[in-house]
Amino acid sequence: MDFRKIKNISVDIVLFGFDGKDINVLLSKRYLNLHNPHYPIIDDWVLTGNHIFKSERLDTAAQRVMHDVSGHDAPFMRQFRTFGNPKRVTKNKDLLWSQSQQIDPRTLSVGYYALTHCSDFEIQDPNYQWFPINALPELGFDHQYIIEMAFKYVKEIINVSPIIYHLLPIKFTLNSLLSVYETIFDITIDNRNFRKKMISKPYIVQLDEKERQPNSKKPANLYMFSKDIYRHMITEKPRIII
Amino acid sequence: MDFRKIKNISVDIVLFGFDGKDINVLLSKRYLNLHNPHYPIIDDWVLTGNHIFKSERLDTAAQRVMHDVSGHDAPFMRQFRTFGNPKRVTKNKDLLWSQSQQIDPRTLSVGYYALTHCSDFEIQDPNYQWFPINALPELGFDHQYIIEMAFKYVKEIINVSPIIYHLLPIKFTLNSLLSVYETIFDITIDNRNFRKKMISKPYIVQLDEKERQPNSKKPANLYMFSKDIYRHMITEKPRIII
DNA sequence: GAGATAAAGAGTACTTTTTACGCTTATTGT
DNA sequence: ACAATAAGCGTAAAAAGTACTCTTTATCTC
Repeated sequence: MDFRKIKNISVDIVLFGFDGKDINVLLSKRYLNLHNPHYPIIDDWVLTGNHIFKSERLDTAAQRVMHDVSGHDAPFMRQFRTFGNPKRVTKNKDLLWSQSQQIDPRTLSVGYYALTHCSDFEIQDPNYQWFPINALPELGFDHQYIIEMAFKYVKEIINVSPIIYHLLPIKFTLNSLLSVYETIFDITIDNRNFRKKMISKPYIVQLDEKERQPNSKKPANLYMFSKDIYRHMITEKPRIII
Repeated sequence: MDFRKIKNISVDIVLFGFDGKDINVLLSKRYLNLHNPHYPIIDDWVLTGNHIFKSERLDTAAQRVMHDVSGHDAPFMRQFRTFGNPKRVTKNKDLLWSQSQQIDPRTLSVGYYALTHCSDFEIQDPNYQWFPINALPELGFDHQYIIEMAFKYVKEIINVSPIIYHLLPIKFTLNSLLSVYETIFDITIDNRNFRKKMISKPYIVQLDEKERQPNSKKPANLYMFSKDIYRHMITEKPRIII
């Protein structure tokens, strides 16, 4: 294994975390102060990411980055788009940063989106932090744009692939699933119809467990998504709608 | 503009062309013969692609490649995935080729899919050729894999975005549209229901022209897809099915 | 333990979309 | 003129989606 970094290729991960209320994005603090501590030159946030090693696969690099953050297994993640605009690193602070890190300012960034439930992805290091997607801080590079693209992409893929479950714990209540849909698409959904629809799906499996909510009244049934059942039943019927 | 090639980044385009019957893929002849003309060392096909220039955008590079092939404007194309497995170039002939072209065997390839109707994309040069997707020749590098991924991707995106029309001429008949669906998804569709459904869509606009088919009986009405109308009416309702 | 509360969860009626299939109309080659 | 072929219309049944009313269940408060 060759651990030298390829200077012009990186992976950046847009990790979306649902906390029961908001969709959040994991960001990493970027701080650089060459001279005077009172006048930091760079003090903003960026996506988690890193340059890849000479003999490393892209997926592996992305997993490595996630592992470095949490120490745990990487969450569900998929490549969604590569950003290679030669002008994506042109702001002064970004150029300065590239220089300080000895990386090529003309870096190709392979973008990954990742999904998790916040409680499943613990962060100790205060240099990493969740931000609600509707209240992002100042971001370095073109990361604001990358996040927007990732979110748009995820919303599209949710309609054709069962990835939304990754935003919830393995065992989840129907209300929480409904809540994810409502949050992501910014809509309201009729609880009763939603239940009927979901319960009718063979791959939404009811468990024998119940969950006591914080402001608990009646505890809710827990369900899980069965990838196996889902796979076995995909008729793969196209929509022919569009 | 800096026209030096970046040695480890390329774009590869999977151009799908519908000819009324098959889905075809455009391939480029790869031929290398160092010594004896009777024993070519490399004689196979690859995707059209090229390394990008130092100050070139990815999309621009992809368009350049298409332009080099046809001399015409590039067809509709979108990035779909980047291939960066360090072992993607390991076969002897591929290594030899990389050497002869002075490119890095550890090249990251940004994959684009592109869609056209074969008649809209004329090829003079016999080094470029259409191959039915079900009858591809021997392919270099990991291009077989890239094509498979591209096709899978396209089939998914067709369900959420109106890209299928790019496989047809601007003016098309409903039968030809039906035919594309049938070919891509390998299904049969009821002609009468399909017509009703399509005609009911505001963005499928009937024209005043008719088309006389080759084995013509009754000439068919021509339609076109209106991007404008489509955009104006997207309610963007999520499915909540999966 | 009675009653209030909040969410789970059934039920019902209506609308829209999809599917299946019979039949008619239009155009051209022979 | 007629056969052949594809375009195109109509109708009915099934399935899926939507809107709302009402009931049940478990827990907290008093």
